This record gives sequence, C-alpha cells and structure tokens, in this order.
Amino acid sequence: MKNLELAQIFYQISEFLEMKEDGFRSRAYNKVARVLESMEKDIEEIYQLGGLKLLEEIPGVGKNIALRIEEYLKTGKISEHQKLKKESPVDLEELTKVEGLGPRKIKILYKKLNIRNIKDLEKAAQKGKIGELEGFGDKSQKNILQAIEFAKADQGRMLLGQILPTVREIISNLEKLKEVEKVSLAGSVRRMKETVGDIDILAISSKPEKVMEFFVKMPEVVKIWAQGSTKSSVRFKKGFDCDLRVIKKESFGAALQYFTGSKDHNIATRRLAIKKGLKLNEYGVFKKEKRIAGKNEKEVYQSIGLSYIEPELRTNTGEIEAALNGELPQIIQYNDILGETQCHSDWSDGRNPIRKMAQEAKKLGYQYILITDHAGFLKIAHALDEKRLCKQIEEIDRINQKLSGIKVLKGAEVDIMMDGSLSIKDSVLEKLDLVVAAVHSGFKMNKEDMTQRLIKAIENKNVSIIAHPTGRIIQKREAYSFNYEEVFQAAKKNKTALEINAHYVRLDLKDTDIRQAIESGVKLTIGTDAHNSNELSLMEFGIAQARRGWAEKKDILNTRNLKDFLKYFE
DNA sequence: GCCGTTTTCGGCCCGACTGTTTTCAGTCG
Repeated sequence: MKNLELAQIFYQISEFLEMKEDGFRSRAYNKVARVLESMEKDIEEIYQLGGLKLLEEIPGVGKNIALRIEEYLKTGKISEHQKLKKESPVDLEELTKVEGLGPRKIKILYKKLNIRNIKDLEKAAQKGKIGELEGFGDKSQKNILQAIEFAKADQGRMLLGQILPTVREIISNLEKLKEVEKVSLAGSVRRMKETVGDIDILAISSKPEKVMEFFVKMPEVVKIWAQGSTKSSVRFKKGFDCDLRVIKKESFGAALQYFTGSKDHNIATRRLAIKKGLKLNEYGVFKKEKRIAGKNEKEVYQSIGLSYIEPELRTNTGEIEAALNGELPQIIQYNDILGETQCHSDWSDGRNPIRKMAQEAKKLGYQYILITDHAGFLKIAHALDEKRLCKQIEEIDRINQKLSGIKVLKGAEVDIMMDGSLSIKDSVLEKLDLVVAAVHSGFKMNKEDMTQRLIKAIENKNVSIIAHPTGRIIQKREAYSFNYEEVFQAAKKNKTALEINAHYVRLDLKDTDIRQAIESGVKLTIGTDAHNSNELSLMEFGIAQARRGWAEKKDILNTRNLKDFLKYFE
C-alpha cells in the first residue's frame, strides 16, 4: 500500500510551500496528507477502480492533487516535489523532528548558513553561528542543541498500553494537590487510540501557577518546553511529552472537547458551529460575545446540534453525521464483559496455574473463563500435544468441582496449518467446550491461499473463535493478506466468532476491521491473550478497541451470560 | 489547492507560549 509514502511526500510539499509562504496551498497538501494517512482503502486500488474521477471523491483531493497522485502511482515520483526539493535541498523529514523548528526557520537556516540536515545544524549551533542570526538568539541556539538530542532519541509513537499506567500516575499526583479541583485525561489517550504521540491532561484550578510549578518539577521531568499560566509542556524521562492545561470551571467541557480531538473531529465540529452562526473554541460555544455552552461536553455537543459523542468515536469517520441524525451506536461499556475468552496457563507458556487464573477472573466479576493453552506444534510456547490436552480436560473438571462463582471452560488455541487444517485432530477437539484457532506460521502466503486457509478453519465444526484474525503486531508486523469480506461472510455463515485480541501489542481486529465485520453481520469476542493473571486486566484495551469500532454490546459475545454465550456456538 | 444549504469566487480553525522583538512571527497542538 502506497498511502503512507504518498502522505509523506505531500507533507513535504506542504512544508516546502510553507517555506515559500504559500500558506493556503500548503494547508491543502497538509490536509490531503492527513486524509491519506488515516485512509483505510488502498489509494492504488481506488485509482485502478475509477481513475482520476474516483480520486477526486477523496476529501481534499481536487483536479491537481488527483493528477499528482496519478503521477506518483505511475512513475514513483512527483515532479512538483522534485522541483521544490531542488529549490531548497534540505532534509525536511529530519529537521522538522527538532522541536521548535518549522519550515520558516529551516528556510532561514538554509539561506544564511546552508544548513541542510541535523548534522549541519548541530555543527552550526556548536560553533555559535545560530545565535548570531537575526530572529534567533542564544536561547534558541541552546534549545536547538537540546532538541537535537531529543530528536535523536525519539522513538516515535508509543503503544497505549505502555504509557497508560504512567499517565494514570501523573493524574493521581495532580489530583492530590489542594489547589486542584478536578483533573481529566484528554488527547489520544482519552480516545484510547492504539498508539500515542504525547499526553494531554486538563485541570481545573483557581491557582494555575502553583499547579504548573508542581507539574514542571515532577521528578520524572527532563525538559520544560513551555510553562505558562494556562499551558505547560514537558518531556518525561521515559521519552514522551506531556501537556498540562489549567482552565476555568465554566470552560471545562469546551476545553475537554477541544483537547480530546481528534484534530479532524474538531475541525468538523467547529465548522458545524460556524454554519450555525456560532463560534466554538476551547473556552466555550459563543453566540456573538455570549457564551451559550462550555461547562461540560454534553452541552457543547448539544449546542451545535449533536448528541454526545463518546471520545473513542471522535475520528471524523461518520460519527458527526450519525450524531446529527441521532443514529450513533450504543457502544459497549467498559463493565459489560462477563467472561474471558482467551488466556494461557502454566500448562503451556503462561505463568500461573488454571486455578489462579480462574480466581482472578472471578475477582473481575466474570462468570466464566476459557482456558486456551497452545495445542499443536508451537513448541516454543510449550504447546500441549493431544495426550496432555486430554489430561488438562480432566484437570479442569476437577477444578470446577472445587470452585464456586466462576466456571472454567475447556478450550485450546490450536494452529491453523498451511492448508487450513488444524494442529489437533477433531476427535480430541470435540471434547473441548470451545476451540480457538489461529495462524501462527506462514504469514507471507498469497491473498487467495490465505483466504481459503482461514475459511477452511472457520468452516471446521469444532472451531468457535478465530484469534487475532489478521496477525498484525502494532508497529512490528503487517497483517497478512486475505480477502476480508469473504472471510467475514464465512464467519457469519458458520457462526464462528472473530476475536478482538485485547493485548495492546496486537489489538487485532483493529477498529476499522471491527466496523466492517459488524456490518457484515459477524459476531465478535474480546480476549486478552493473558499469559499471567495480571494480564486479564488488559480487557480494557480490547473493549476500547471494540468501542472505536462502533461495537454494541450485542455484537460482543462475551458480554452474554454463560448460558447464552455457550448457546451461540452450539 | 480545495470547496460550496451564504458563495464557482473568496474564503480557508484558532489560541497559547517563546524568543525575539519593542509589537510580532513562528511553532505547536
């Protein structure tokens, strides 16, 4: 898929145009780059399907940009981009990573000091040349040197699951301050996006200076980017940035709405406000000078004609239209789950015994837990063979006799072989309550073969759930290639559920797949893939993913009680 | 360069913070 490559080029064109002070054209390219980045459909497929005409139906794409896309697909280059690069041969991708450097300053640095990349920049700063430039000073020079260090160490976006515990700690520290009346998470963490660039936190306080002083002096802070009375921004030791904004009570809802984003969602809500003759900013919704809403998010949305939109839905992918028409889904709640559907015990590669896993599940308020130790060929995960699987079945029967308030279900995670057959024979699988099947090998198979492989597994009478159906690992491994619609149809027909794997490195299915699966009539389960009892709490991330995929309670099978859950698979 | 229930021309989201300036441009989100 070339969407991301193309987006990168359009971002660069946008920045080159900004250097030339062509702001509006710059913004046009910037918008298209963002659209491309978040677009699910393959741009090449769109072009092959309907040529320039269909390209122009993409928001932000007009005649000219459609032509540029065509040029890229045909030649791998865009002549406009080449021309701009020739005019200013600077490594924009590298230089814009330095905090505080944008296109205009990069232009000055290039024109005056012939700085083309980070190396040049560092040399010039060390020699003290930058401080001598007009518009720059000693402070700028020092900041640039420090920002270079951070840019070098930058690891890009982090996984939500890696960052959320720290974020909650920061929030809890702020909540303890007597000057703070209320604290809330905002930004992409509040939207539970699977990867996070930085962290946004809001607080209500009548003594903002005190709060900011505490915030920038937290022991984990290694750099203060900015410190003001309404906004401060810092870098934490762990390598991420965090913004804190202190606001007044009456604006809290508007600020929360604004700083939760997404950016595209905000632009759309602001435009809606303008259409209604209103103004929406982080301080409220205004009719002329008069504030008509802002205290809480609900009234902000209502004042511009929308029903309340849950943070996980705020991506400007149809939620605003749905809210206008009162057609938003009743998305699943975080306490709707009644059972675990995928986890591992010390029989295979898990760390805790079955009994411990069950007790922890009970603590979480579940009615059942499906134990799915690896069974088959995954020797690296101590997979069970058929003999040990039969032994485990007997063991679970014994455990169930001793436990109350939680039912342990007999399951296994079996491998889907290259030809779509399973790694454990049917006569053994029949003895289990539910079978979870997954692809663990042969990821590079071609699309047609992989589609048939998955469908064959789905059609197996013993298979109840396909685990991590696309095989992707966030930022590490692409989903394997298959025809989603054909697989979804097979899953629907055979009443085989598809899993939303809740582990934050997978989150597979992803949000857009979930929407498509539900539209196709597929039922889903959320499973944590826990390898120890603590990881059963990862369910939160799976639920968030389901919410981001517009899933309602009825779409997720393990929101059902034990009886109804099992009934679906009969 | 894109876009349209005010418009096919004339708009394009908008406010805070910094560093440098002596009233503001650049950057960021």
